[in-house]
Amino acid sequence: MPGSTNFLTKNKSIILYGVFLAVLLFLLKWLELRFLIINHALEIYAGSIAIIFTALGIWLALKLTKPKTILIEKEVFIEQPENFILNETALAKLNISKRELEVLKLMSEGLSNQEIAEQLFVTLNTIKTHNARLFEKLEVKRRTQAVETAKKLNLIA
Amino acid sequence: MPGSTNFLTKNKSIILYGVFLAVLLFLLKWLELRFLIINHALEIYAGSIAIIFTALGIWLALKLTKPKTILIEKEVFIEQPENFILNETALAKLNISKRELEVLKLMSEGLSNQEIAEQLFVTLNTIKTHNARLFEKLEVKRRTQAVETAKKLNLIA
DNA sequence: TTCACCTTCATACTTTAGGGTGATTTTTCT
DNA sequence: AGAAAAATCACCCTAAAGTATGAAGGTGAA
Repeated sequence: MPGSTNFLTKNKSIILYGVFLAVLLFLLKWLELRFLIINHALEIYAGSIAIIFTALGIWLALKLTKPKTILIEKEVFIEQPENFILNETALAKLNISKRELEVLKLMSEGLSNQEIAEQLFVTLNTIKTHNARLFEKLEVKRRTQAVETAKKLNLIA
Repeated sequence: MPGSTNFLTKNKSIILYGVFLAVLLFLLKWLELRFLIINHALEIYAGSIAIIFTALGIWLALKLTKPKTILIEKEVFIEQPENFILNETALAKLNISKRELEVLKLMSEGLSNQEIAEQLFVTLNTIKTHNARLFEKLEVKRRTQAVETAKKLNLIA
């Protein structure tokens, strides 16, 4: 569907270009006759042609590159989920330590406290302590809320 | 930082354009002298100018519109967090019912099973049953994983 | 109407999560 | 060096989450 629309648009541009060229031919012929009588004004003639066709070239290029611009928008859309900038301001304001953030990250990946403990080479009790601090700082009651809040605050991806 | 780079690029284009124009002036002067001797070839002279300056216009427009493309990327970026389209294909493929999706949604908002039960006017046991089905269908073990997976599959926002 | 599926609920049991408190060891900053 | 903050761990207890199984009413399609 978008391909055929594109094709039509291109054809329209070409048709327009053709019509424009026809009009220009008459204009140039008229200019040629005019300036053949006043034979010294050849530079003005050449300059006119240069300006007109520069403008035409710009117009043409802009017309033809517009569909390309739309395509680029789509590409950016695909690249969307790749970027994450940690909100260090919020991190500092909430007094969340590096270790706590680590725990938070693993928590957001769906790991259990036991799994987090194993991954960080500490005991289950340690993770529980970190959790308690995190919930307090984030002002939440459950890990699911902690993850939700942390994502909204850009503390985790 | 990107602004200054942009400015430099623009300046380079303008400088290049200036140099190009100077070269063209000599070329045109030469062409003019040539075709003044063979006085009938004026159309060829005009045509040459037209072609050259059309090409110049196209080149110019392409050079100058490149920074515009970057601006468009930024615009798309801003519009990013506003849209969510439910992935009904995945929903159908996993056989997740409307009610289960409701539970999943509330679960993702950090609500406890008891809170979900109250919100949906059913008992805690019902929610537990829904959860069990959900975990099975999503092939996960915990609610945090369920939420993570569901977000990746665009089942919830 | 029968069959499959959804939704609802229950009971019993296990596991995980979370709260409260206290303590020790590192790090870090002054 | 000494205070403050961070990280570590333990114990006990409660709450919430999750598992397993069974059951019953409702709906829609074959």
